[in-house]
Amino acid sequence: MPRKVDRVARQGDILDAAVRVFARKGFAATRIEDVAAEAGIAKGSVYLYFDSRDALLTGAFELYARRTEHVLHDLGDGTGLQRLERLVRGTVDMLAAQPDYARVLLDVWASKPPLDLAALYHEYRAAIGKLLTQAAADGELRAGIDERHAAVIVGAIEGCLVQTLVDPEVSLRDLATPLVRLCVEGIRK
Amino acid sequence: MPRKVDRVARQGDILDAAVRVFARKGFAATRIEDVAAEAGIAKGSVYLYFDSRDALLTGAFELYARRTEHVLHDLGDGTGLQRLERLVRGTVDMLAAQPDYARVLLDVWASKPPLDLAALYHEYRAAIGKLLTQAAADGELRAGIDERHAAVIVGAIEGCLVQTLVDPEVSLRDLATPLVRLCVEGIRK
Amino acid sequence: MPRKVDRVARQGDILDAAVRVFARKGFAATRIEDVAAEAGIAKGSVYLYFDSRDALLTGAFELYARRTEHVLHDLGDGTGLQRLERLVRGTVDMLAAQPDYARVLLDVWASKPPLDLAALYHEYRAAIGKLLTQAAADGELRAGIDERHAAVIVGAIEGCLVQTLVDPEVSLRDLATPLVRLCVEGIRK
Amino acid sequence: MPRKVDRVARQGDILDAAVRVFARKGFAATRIEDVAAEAGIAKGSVYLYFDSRDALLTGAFELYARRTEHVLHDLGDGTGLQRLERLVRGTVDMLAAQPDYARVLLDVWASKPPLDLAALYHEYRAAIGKLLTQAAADGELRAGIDERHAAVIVGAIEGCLVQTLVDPEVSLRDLATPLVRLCVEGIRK
DNA sequence: GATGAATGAGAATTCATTCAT
DNA sequence: CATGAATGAATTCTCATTCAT
Repeated sequence: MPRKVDRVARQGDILDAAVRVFARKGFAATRIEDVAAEAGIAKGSVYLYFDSRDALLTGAFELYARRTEHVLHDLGDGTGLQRLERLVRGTVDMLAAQPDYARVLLDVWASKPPLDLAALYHEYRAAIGKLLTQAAADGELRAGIDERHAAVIVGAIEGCLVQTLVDPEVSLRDLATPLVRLCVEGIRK
Repeated sequence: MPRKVDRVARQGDILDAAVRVFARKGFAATRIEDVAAEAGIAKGSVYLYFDSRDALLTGAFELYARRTEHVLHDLGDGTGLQRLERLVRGTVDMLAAQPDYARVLLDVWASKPPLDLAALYHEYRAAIGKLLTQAAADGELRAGIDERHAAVIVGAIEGCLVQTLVDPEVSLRDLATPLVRLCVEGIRK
Repeated sequence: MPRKVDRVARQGDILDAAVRVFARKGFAATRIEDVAAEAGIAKGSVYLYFDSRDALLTGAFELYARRTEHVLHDLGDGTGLQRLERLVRGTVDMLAAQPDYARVLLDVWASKPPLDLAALYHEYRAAIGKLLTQAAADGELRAGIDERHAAVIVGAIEGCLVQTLVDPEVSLRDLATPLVRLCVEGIRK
Repeated sequence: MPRKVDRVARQGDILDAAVRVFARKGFAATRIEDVAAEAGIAKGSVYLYFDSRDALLTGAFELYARRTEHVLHDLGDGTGLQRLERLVRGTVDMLAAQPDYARVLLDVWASKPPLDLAALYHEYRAAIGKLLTQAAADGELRAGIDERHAAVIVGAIEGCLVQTLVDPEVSLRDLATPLVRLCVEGIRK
């Protein structure tokens, strides 16, 4: 794979540059030229790898989503709640590890169409839903816990992210443990 | 002498129109002319009441914040956890009651304007922090609950909102009870 | 003359206000609203007395021209050069006495059509031409002085005005005597 | 690699086009699009070379000033009055040779931009002042000639220009000789 | 007559996208 | 492949002018 790899690598470079700029000034205020400058290439060259400005945001999100996926799957063994705890903490760690990509989520949420956010979150809720089922089977849950709690847990994670993005006073890593505890104890029998 | 206009009322009308359009197409895709049309006035007239396009977003948020504030204060009597429950449910109800304004939050988060979001959320966390203190005094909390949990609770609320905005499949009202339960049981002794 | 006088007086008031503003910020940067504010009336009221923004500049110039005319005629008795000296000095005094109107000349020169500047200056040159003829008859002039010198003398006056308007370091009153001397000695036999 | 453009040359082309349009319709009535059309480029391309519409006026004036400077310095040998005569005539010739740039002076005078007109005229007066000093040393001047006469001479030149710009009936070249004579004989002993 | 809210034509400016080199 | 000059559609914002009260 000779050319192909180069192409993908270059796309990745540009996307990383774009994400850095997005995180710094927001998508709305980011010009193609800013991204090009950050990537160290010429403005026109961005179009060799991306179809449009919007494609940069889309691409950034997809890259983020891909890097994120493993958190849902590498949960190891244990009870449902143990594995849920790992999922929550793993997600927070992942977000904290790449704050720029996390910041871009705000722009993604505010943006319109071609991003299948619903699918991503659906998948997320489904993964948590499975853990809840397992935990229920393990007899760990109190009564009345259902798939809506999956949405609440996903929400709690994202919401903590919002807090830290909007108020620098709040640190995502600091919130990890309280968040995990709330999610786990909040449903435990 | 031309009719004396109620500036504040007119500003409110325009802001409401703006919020409807923002909710429909997002702030980024909204043109001043769209807002004017929605408000039934001429493009230039918007500028009689707002300095700039950004001022519409800022104004919308501030109006939202003002309408929201009471949720933090009208919590009635009861134990800390009872009052916390009311706060969480009240916030969700308020958000569910004005979904357009809620949608604008996404644009506000993504924007850079001179909006003191940090102050708003700080206030929110402080209000919850006080309830946690009361609950602790009432002996309702398990050990290790501190002000970080206030951030987590605020986050959980906002995060649920994000879920419902990003995925129409999820309904905010449906999440209200699970969210309240998670927040309350997640910290109860 | 009941209404008529009021109307003319009001026009004069507005014109004076306009000239003050023009002198302060230049015609290009002056808004109808600025003039109204300076005159202490409402924006719309300006249109009760003037047809358009341009009409203010036109009106200002015409008022200036009217106030100026007498300088050409009240020259008293004496030789041609004596009367020329009075004309030059009288013009400078008149300009120095109403610096705001003088400043507006710059905008008038730069403006386009409906102002018959050519006629004004033609009249000016004709008046000076007559004095030159008289002076020639009086035997005061050296050979070769003709109507072109009238243009040069008018130019010298206006040019001194430009100097003082463009460079505050130069005072019109200071230039009066040297200017008069140059104009008179420059053509004397 | 796109052709490397000579920025300065291109700026000059645009400036020349701008000056033609300014001379034709005046700065106030000139739109960026007019300039672009005259230069044979697209509206937006003007902004690749100039920051704003005002910058065109500023740039035009500076170009004019640069092209003009040499008149002050290449005066050759001779007595003070001989050299003064050359200066005056040289200036008139220069103005007559580029009537469009001369017309723009009217707009420059009326404008407020960050143009250091005062400095330019100061330099002009200083140059003439030096010639007056020399002429005085050469014993060519009558008593009472000082630096104020330098201002008057500069004024006379500019004023003649105004005459010709404001009244097409008057030709700058026709005024050259009378102007020179007035300036020289007006101060000669 | 006076007012000032409303209008909307018009202009400056920006910037994503294209394409000749 | 890369570049960056050029384009022009799109948008914000201004302000002269109108007119209902």
